[in-house]
Amino acid sequence: MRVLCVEDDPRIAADVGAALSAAGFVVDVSRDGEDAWFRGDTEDYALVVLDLGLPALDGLSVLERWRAAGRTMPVLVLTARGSWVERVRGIDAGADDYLPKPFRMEELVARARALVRRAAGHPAPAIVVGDVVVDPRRTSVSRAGSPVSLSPLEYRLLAYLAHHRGRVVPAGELMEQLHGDDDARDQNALEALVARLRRKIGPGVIETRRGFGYTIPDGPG
Amino acid sequence: MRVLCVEDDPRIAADVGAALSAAGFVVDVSRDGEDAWFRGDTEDYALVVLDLGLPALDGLSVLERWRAAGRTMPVLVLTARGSWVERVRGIDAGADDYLPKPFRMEELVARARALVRRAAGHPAPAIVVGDVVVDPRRTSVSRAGSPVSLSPLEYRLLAYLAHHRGRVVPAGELMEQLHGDDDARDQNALEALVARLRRKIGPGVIETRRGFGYTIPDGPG
DNA sequence: CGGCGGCCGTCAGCATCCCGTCAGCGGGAG
DNA sequence: CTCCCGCTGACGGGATGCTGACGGCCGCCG
Repeated sequence: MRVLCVEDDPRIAADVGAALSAAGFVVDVSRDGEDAWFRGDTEDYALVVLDLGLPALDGLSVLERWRAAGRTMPVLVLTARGSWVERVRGIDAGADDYLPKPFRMEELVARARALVRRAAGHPAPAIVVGDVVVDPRRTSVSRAGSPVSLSPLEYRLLAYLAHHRGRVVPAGELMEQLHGDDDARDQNALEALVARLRRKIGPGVIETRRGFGYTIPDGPG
Repeated sequence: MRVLCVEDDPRIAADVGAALSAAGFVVDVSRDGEDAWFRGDTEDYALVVLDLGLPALDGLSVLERWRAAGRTMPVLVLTARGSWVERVRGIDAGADDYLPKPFRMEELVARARALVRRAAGHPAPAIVVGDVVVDPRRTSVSRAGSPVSLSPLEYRLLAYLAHHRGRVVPAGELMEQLHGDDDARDQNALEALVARLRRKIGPGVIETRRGFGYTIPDGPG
């Protein structure tokens, strides 16, 4: 059972991660909103524990974007005690439960279990772009109904573009996403990767915007 | 009719054991979570009476691990009176009924009988994957009609994959499930285990997704 | 108590595949 | 036309996963 913990404070992140691990969850930790957004979009989590004060991208914005993209995994929001404004905003954004800080780890684990159990039977939806389906839950991709076997890098590239469909993604951003670090490698490596990916999923999906980057067009536009 | 009673308080364990024995059950007693987990995983019980406050491993964690491994025997949870949180957690974790402490032995026996009777009418669903049948209730596996003898680890691996068929399970998650802790051991141990399991159940059941993990494909997809 | 068999972690060798790199080519923009 | 960005086929190093073999550990039985 995988859980994403979004928390920029290293000490709290470590405590929460330890408590959830001890409870039998597999825990991934995100330290900023950008990374959390991408992970929640591309990976399959049974639960997200979300702190609101985040660098790079606000926690509530992350949650809103997930919901706008159709992601339905349960989200447990950590709020400052008494901050009922945040709580209302969280409800509007689609949070499932709240925990005021500071909290006891036992309570966090208990609520996490309850949310996971309640959400059982609500499968995460796949992302559909034209006749291409990216299913993060199964880590599988299919085109026109027939499955396509992708390598890890190819899958991450396609997933990232699919979640940013309609936007032109610069090559540098893609390289950074694919390799996690800011290691500026040879651009041709990305081009070769795109070529191999295109050969597998067929033409008409990933388009090149010369001088800008790559994109998956949104809708019939 | 075998019953597992998981209770660390010797006096309560003796009382419950006596009452259930008088009712015609054969009673095994576990005093800590580790032992209970192992017994519930390897033996076939018609019912488990589970106390939550346990040494070595929390009762609810034990229950969750049983369910994750595909064990479906009815579980009756003993909770502290008024502990509404524990009740919710227990039911969410897959408990079939609960009984607040202190309780009268007649009520325990009545509920135990009801659970066993209800479970008898609903045989545990076997998981069928091609010509391989995994029966969680009997902890048995057969292929093309003939039984296959698996070791405990092999069975748990197969049961977990079958329970999550259709999705790609990362190696780390499998290791965690198999060993209960977060001990990140040598990955080759898992590969060797998969190899031995494949040799027993034949090819075409467990597939490898290089770079992602292992999966049992769901249906024709 | 000692042998024994099953279970499972470890190791080494090998096959396979991923992916970065290179060289050459084509096509759009100025 | 010329330049330059991007595409593609080929290649090879290295990572990933499979397999046979071995040995430690534990329970069982003589």
